[in-house]
Amino acid sequence: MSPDYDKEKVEALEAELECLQKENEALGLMFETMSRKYIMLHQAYLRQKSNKRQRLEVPAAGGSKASQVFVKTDPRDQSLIVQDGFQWRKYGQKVTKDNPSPRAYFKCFMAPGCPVKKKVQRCVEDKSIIVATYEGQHNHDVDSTAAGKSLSASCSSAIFSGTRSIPFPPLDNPFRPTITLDLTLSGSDLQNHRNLPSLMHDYSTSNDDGNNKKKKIEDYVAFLTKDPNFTLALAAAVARSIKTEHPKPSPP
DNA sequence: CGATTTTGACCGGCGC
DNA sequence: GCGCCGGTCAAAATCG
Repeated sequence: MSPDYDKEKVEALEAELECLQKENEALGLMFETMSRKYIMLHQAYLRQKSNKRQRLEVPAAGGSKASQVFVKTDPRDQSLIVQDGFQWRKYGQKVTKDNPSPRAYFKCFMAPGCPVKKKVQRCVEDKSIIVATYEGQHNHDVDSTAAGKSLSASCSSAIFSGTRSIPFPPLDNPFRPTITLDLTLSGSDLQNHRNLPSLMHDYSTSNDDGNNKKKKIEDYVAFLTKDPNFTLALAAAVARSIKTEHPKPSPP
């Protein structure tokens, strides 16, 4: 072990450390932005829920359920396409009063008679976020190849499911939707992602006001993990990825 | 030329 | 009862 070798090694490690710190800082900022957006959307959702149509909260016979999925997209992309593994046919578009962005109406036509509909509209607060509202239950299985493609080819990522109730019970239900719970944030390199707690620890200790930020992040994580809908969506996403890795052979 | 999307018209529910 | 608004229909337009 020569001193030169050690020095070189130390320099390399320092460079790597600096690189990681910058990366952590950027990811931390993105995480904070995302958490703000989530809180904003959650509050808007709660406001709407409490202000409008309270009588509709009485569940219909058979339980008509709706779930919302928030999808982060490229703001330049004006299309209202949410790749979720199902085939949808657009049957209408409307501009609603509370949102200048048009709302598109889709029906599932993967199977004849499938009653599922979805409404897709850009978030009024952040036009890079698409809100997809699903209604009904599919009477057929999801097209796993399309779902797989949608995960790899789409530049969008569903950041969370703001569900009042998820119409497709996760894991054991073959009719569940492809709710992609992607907390990695669009545009970031998958290879660069370490596990979140250590990432947050590095980030929080590398800043002067680290304690404050750390507390914010911990609060947010606690908030998310307490939300049963988040847990359900997370479980669905994990199940989805397992299914994609080990696809069951399709019948001839 | 068939499939799909667009878009204006129509319908029904809800609040005033 | 009337008007507003969201959701759906269906003819026209567009696409492959």
